[in-house]
Amino acid sequence: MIEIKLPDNSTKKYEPGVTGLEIAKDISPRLTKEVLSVTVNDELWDIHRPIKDDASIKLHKWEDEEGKHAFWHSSAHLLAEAVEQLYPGVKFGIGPAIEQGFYYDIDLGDRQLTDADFKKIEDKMLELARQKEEYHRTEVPKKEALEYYQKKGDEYKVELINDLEDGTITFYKQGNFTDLCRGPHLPDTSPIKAIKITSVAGAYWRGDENRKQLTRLYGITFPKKKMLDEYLEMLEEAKKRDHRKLGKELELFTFSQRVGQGLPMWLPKGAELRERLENFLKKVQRDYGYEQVISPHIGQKDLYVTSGHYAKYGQDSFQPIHTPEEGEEYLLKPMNCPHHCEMYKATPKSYKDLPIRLAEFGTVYRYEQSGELHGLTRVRGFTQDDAHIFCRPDQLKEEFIKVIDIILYIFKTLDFKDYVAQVSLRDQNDHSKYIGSDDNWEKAEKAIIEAADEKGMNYEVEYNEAAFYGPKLDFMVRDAIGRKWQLGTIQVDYNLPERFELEYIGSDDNRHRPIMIHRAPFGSMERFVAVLLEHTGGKFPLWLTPEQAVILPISEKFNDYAKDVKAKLAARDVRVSVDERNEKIGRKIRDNELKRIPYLLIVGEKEMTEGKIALRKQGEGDQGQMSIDEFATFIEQEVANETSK
RNA sequence: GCCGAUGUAGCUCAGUUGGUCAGAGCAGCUGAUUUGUAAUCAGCAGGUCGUGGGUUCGAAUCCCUCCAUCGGCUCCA
Repeated sequence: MIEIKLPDNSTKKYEPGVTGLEIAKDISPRLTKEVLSVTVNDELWDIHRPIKDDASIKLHKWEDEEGKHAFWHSSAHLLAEAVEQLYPGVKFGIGPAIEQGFYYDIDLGDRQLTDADFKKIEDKMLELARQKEEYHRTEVPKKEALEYYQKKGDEYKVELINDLEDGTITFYKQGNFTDLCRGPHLPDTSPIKAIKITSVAGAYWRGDENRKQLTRLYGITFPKKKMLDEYLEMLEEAKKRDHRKLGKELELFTFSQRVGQGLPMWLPKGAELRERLENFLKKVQRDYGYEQVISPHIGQKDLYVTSGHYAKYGQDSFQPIHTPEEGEEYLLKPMNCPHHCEMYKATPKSYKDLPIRLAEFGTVYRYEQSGELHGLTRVRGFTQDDAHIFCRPDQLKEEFIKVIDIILYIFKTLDFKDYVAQVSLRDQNDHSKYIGSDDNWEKAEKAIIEAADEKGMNYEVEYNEAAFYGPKLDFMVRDAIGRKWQLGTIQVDYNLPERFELEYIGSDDNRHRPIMIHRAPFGSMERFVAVLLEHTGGKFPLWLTPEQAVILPISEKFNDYAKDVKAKLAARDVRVSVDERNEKIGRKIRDNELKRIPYLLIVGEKEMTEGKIALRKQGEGDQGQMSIDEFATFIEQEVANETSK
């Protein structure tokens, strides 16, 4: 007998070879129906794979990531089987489960797949799923695995197997389709009841743009048809929160083909909103000892040769601006750090002067690839809420932690709860992508990890994601459909101070090199506003929203009173306007509700004689009457609450 | 940049196999109405159907180029 330990720490005894499914059966009929995968001693297993020794296990249902993972991974295999049947001779890359569904990378030869083929594939998958094909797991020696795929002529799988170690290779087979796979999978295809192929895209083999582009088919499946419908509806709902749509509706920003792609223009309401965000951060930064600076939008090419940016990005950036003078070249600034380094050098520095924190809302221009542009989240001209902190080694950790504090304060004020902190380190295997000595990199990486640990933060570590001059701590926030965008970023840099020969005189009267922290809590104004829009659905907090209230006169007879109210509220800094249109009150309410105005102030006969307003809160209807002063005070308090979280 | 899709009035969309097919609603303008908590009525005006070529007696509709946008890939200082 073997001993199986369950998550609640209870144990049960079974014959060796018992499966997760059998254990589920032992627990409850409901669990038997719902279990999809099982964790056995920290490894994710098939529920029909025999457990031979003592183990602690955890059974996973659809509600668990691990359960969905097995479901979608099995679906990926089903997709491959269907595609192979429909288009014999295709070759397969990889086909994993992802956060929402799965994909499979396929080399279709000369064939092209379009949306029109999706239905055919879905139908074939459903047909195969109904046949209740079982997923069989087998362990295969490397030699045999290689022979199988060499014979089949699938060079992608051969390449994958060559990178694997003998003894770890497993195959899964369902129906006539065999795949190299670690698993786990469902016992059979029958639970897959609803199937949607969502999109087709090109994807480079192994993520390398110098290698062949395969066809990637994305799909999602569910155990119930209703769940698929709900998923599709959820996507439709998310589209309503798309910042590109809201930005247009709320007249915040616009793009023009004539101006150029990726070059957003902020309309009056958007500009006002952005200014308010900037002032908010400026105030925080003043409290933290930052000083605002301003630098020009271009710089001599030599500036970027010095910084190393030219060597790294010169060919792929906006090309130098030439002047009438022979040989003179300027670059649109793609970042602010070189300018700030030169500002640091403007005067000699003592150790007593440090840290120096130079902040600037700096507009930069980067030639992003055309296919990468995306609303306000990825643009070619944008404004960073940038600052560079020049400090001594003994100040580094404290300064770094203070930047974390600023970012967390901003996220808290704006209700960003669902963020992920990510420590981005350099790719150990490819030093060519970075500048600076190993020694400097190690110091910088250590500093970030220590600071994050000291703050007790949860963070993920990504290798290969560092900036070319230093490692980073990034704060990622999701958009409406779940894509992660990097907002706040903090970077430790030992390298630019060396390249720019920055110095300070220490207490020992010797010259020392400061360390530089690059940081941008919002990341960029554009991306931050985009994500904020998607989070709030356009219902901005009162302190930020362009219009806090609109006064709605019952009829034109009360327009003059409405203007009085407006003047009184404006005198107390309430952002308010009057809807003077010759429309019925119901119409004015509807239109202004749709514009997401937080408060509507209705004024008619009663209000005019009593010097009051009738308050209506967005989405919540009539709130009764209030005097004008009471309302102004009410707004002041609301704003104070929002900004003092 | 690469793969796939899309592109008709300010916005949302109709336009069957190429032949009065250039339309609707909303927004806008004009007039009437003077209104009490999510759409008052009437009239008017709006588009070289993304761009430039081509096929055809005839193109919004078919083909090609380019541009832009959308979903991915790569990239992201």
